[in-house]
Amino acid sequence: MGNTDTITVQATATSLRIVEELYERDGGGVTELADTLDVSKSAVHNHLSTLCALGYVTNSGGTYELTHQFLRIGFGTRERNPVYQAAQREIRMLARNTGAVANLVVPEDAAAVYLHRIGSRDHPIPVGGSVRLHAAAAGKAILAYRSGDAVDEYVTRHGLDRKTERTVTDPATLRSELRSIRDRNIAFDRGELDENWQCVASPIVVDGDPVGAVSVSGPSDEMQGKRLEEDTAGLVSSAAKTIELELL
Amino acid sequence: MGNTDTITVQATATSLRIVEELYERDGGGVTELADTLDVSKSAVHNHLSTLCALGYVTNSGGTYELTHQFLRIGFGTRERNPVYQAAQREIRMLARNTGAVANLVVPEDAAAVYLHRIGSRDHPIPVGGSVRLHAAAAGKAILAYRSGDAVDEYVTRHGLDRKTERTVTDPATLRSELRSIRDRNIAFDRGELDENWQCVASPIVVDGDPVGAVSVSGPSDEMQGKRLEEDTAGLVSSAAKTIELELL
DNA sequence: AACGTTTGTTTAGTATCGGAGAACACAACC
DNA sequence: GGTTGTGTTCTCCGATACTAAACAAACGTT
Repeated sequence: MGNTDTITVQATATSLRIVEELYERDGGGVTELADTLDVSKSAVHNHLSTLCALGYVTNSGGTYELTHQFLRIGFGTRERNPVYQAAQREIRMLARNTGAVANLVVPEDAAAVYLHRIGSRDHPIPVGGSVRLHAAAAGKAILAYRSGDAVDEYVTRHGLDRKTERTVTDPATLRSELRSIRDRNIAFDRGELDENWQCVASPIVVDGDPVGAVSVSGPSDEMQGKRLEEDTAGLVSSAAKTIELELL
Repeated sequence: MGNTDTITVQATATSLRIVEELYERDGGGVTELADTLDVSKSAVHNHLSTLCALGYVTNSGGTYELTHQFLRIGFGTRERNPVYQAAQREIRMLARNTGAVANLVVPEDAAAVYLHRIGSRDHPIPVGGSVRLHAAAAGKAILAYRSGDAVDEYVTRHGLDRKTERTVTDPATLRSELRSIRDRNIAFDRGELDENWQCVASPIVVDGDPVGAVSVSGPSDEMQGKRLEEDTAGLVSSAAKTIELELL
């Protein structure tokens, strides 16, 4: 279908830029926002008033803050996701058995979204956040089960942007890595997303379609060698398998 | 400050109406949305394209769906909330010790938002959702520690809308109930929000300011008599106290 | 306590941009 | 191969969402 990603409604773009900025700095005032966003003060005021009236922003004496509407919508959409429903228990078990951080990741266009996490520590990507598919173990696990054409399109359309020294940026090496991921049902990430963060992931495939991935991650010094390669990998892979069965 | 709750930027209102509608029906098409929202097809298309370009909506072959951006923002704002940070552990303990549903509630304008929940069952209000303060135990607990003037303003500005037969809708009875809540540090809700749902709540007061409330709730047939009045009430109240100490 | 400074709010007025409606493209389905 | 039902594009006009400047109100400072 045609190019549908054009910003035609500028006002909406401005409103959401304001929302993003309010999120970044955890609330703020009119002039403050007007300056950083390069919009007139009155414009910002109009948008904030509208967002207040709609219940997405609240105004405690001059400073504006985001309300928890986003939590409501975010939680609701996650709750309805069958993959999330099926994976919840397994993620918890996985975190317990490995003693590390266990994640559930689902694809969204060209990105991998971290839908759920147990054992949260300072993970490079927060819950709800996303990374390009090729730059994380979970993403590569998903990519590995897409068709060759889909991978090609992914590469040409979005490119392979670099996150660290180790990020896979060459299409050929990506393709060969995806092949070996498919063989073992396991994907690794040794500092490809964040220098000192390692990760093991296994895809959740339903009807030949990769609908998500399970991953376990930790700081580089804690996740190494045999523990990473064998023990954890086995647990991750069997967790993914269990979730697949639940989804049939 | 002046009346800041006016919708001046209509385009934003339309965009967010589309978002809400997409949320309600869990995705949808252009004509579908245009019909129910009474906006022209091209307008809906423009808004959807814009929302796609901004990453809040995704377009899988005709049907549009919300992305997990809302989860990101919702989770992030919650994570930054000091009350949430302080309460997390206590809520978990409370759910474990009572065997019922434990909630953390924070005030947002005239509403009580359910920020966190452990032991989720079919609670009338989802996480992230909100109720008017006077219509829930947690809300009343918060209201009880606001100044008399603030309560008066609450009543005159927003009124006391009825949820069930038992909802407090008379200002005088509300005031007297708030007084007795303040005496015991405990608020009850016997079907005032939902016919067959009971609740006990205790406020979290920091520097004389009610910044939230802890509540335990359950179906009417499970939460009754002595168990509700004494055992649970004691646990709820001490959990709130512990959180208060953590927040100092 | 009066001043200056900094904030949020309001007000006009015009250029712009968002919206209606119809035409187009494309698929699925008899 | 029509015939629906989609989503998408086009064009034009009027409402609308901006800018700029004045206003109000709350500080902190001298």
